[in-house]
Amino acid sequence: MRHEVAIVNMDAYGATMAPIPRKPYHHGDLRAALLAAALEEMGRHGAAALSLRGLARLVGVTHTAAYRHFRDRDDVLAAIAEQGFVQLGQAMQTAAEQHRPNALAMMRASGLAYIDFAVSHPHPMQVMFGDLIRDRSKYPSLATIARGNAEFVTELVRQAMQEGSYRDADPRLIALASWAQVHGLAMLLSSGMVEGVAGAGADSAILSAAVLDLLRDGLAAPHP
Amino acid sequence: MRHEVAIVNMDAYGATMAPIPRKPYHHGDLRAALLAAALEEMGRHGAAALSLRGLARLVGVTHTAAYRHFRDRDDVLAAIAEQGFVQLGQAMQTAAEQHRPNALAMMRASGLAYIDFAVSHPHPMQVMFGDLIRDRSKYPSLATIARGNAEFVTELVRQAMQEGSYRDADPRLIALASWAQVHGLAMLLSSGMVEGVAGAGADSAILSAAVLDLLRDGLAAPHP
DNA sequence: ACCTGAACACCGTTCAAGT
DNA sequence: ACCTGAACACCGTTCAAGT
Repeated sequence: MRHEVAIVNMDAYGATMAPIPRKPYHHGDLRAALLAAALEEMGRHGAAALSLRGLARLVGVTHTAAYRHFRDRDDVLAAIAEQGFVQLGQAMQTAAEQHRPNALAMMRASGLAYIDFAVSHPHPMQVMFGDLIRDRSKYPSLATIARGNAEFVTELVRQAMQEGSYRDADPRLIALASWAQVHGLAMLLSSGMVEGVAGAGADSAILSAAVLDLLRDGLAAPHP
Repeated sequence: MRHEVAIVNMDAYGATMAPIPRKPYHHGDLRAALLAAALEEMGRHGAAALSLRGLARLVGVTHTAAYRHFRDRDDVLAAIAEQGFVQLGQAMQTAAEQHRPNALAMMRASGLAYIDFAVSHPHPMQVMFGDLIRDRSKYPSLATIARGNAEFVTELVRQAMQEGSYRDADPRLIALASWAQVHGLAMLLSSGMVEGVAGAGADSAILSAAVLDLLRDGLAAPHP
């Protein structure tokens, strides 16, 4: 009898249909609800203040329910970081696509997208690049996705070099310099450091464009 | 003897911070001991895992003794950040001095010092630039010292422009681009991101020098 | 002035038990 | 499979009390 139920479910929601809701007990998708609550809580009290019990309370389940979906607190931080790296990569690639096949413009657009993502998702950025996850080696997928993003940039650099837009150098070095430039500005802007130092009159988008131009053209005076 | 300690503390923490102990009861200088223990603990378990009770245990006092020296947990994080910004500024200025009056060389040396500080003090950097301090506006001295460091760089940029080493642009913009470049590379190196992405063969000092050269000269191909 | 112990309201995590 | 309540060892913070 219980087998019949299983078979009926297979018939009704087979491979062609949307994923089966797995017959939730109290919650439609507790895992997703917890992650959404985590993003909301981070926005309010900062990434470091995240508490599993607080999330459960917010979502309306007992404080132990989360352990069905996450091994521990680090596991939800890792999930947030992973989501962040994926979204960051998508933002960069989507922005780059718009300028294909001009590799130089693609580099610039993906850099601006990186900064824009950081400014609009400061807390995920802290989880992705900060010290919050106690043992990052337990989450090799984070390094894998980050490496994928870096390879995307390196490939763009190679294309820009073939285009004749970039000087002749190790593409990995140019990619690292670009990453560092964009990452540094992104973190300084998204953590409010630039305003703290320069006053509140700064528009991130304008500053970012100007800074990227400077890296492309160099700080040095054009020789006479 | 204890007055010497007090004077050092005044330098580092200024008048706005918690009162300075003059006559220790059990401990020579509990405040300094707690801060030292904090640096040690961060090195072991990460900055986010810092606990006041743990520090007290490490130093050998009751878990409430720390409240004589710090208003709360944020207060010790702010003290660590403040110390960090001061030391970072000193490292940059000391390195720059060695190359006076060549402003271009001074810029380069202070950038390398920034990266070197970050790589050898990753956890203070997280406290200084990360999300750990819940309400940074309660510690305006942090922004003040950071602004001082930024002004030092901007002044160097002005000198380099007068020297003819830098292109004609807003010195604050060139300073921001330099800061972002150096800060981004520093954070990526000090958090292990570069190795996670590029493999473990990277020497920070060599990479840093190459990246700073790229910013100075530009990524673009020299026009023919 | 500085330190202590008890007390309170929180946490993360584990476990046996319920549906 | 998913959720619950009790239990344990931690925290940050406050307070009255000791020297």
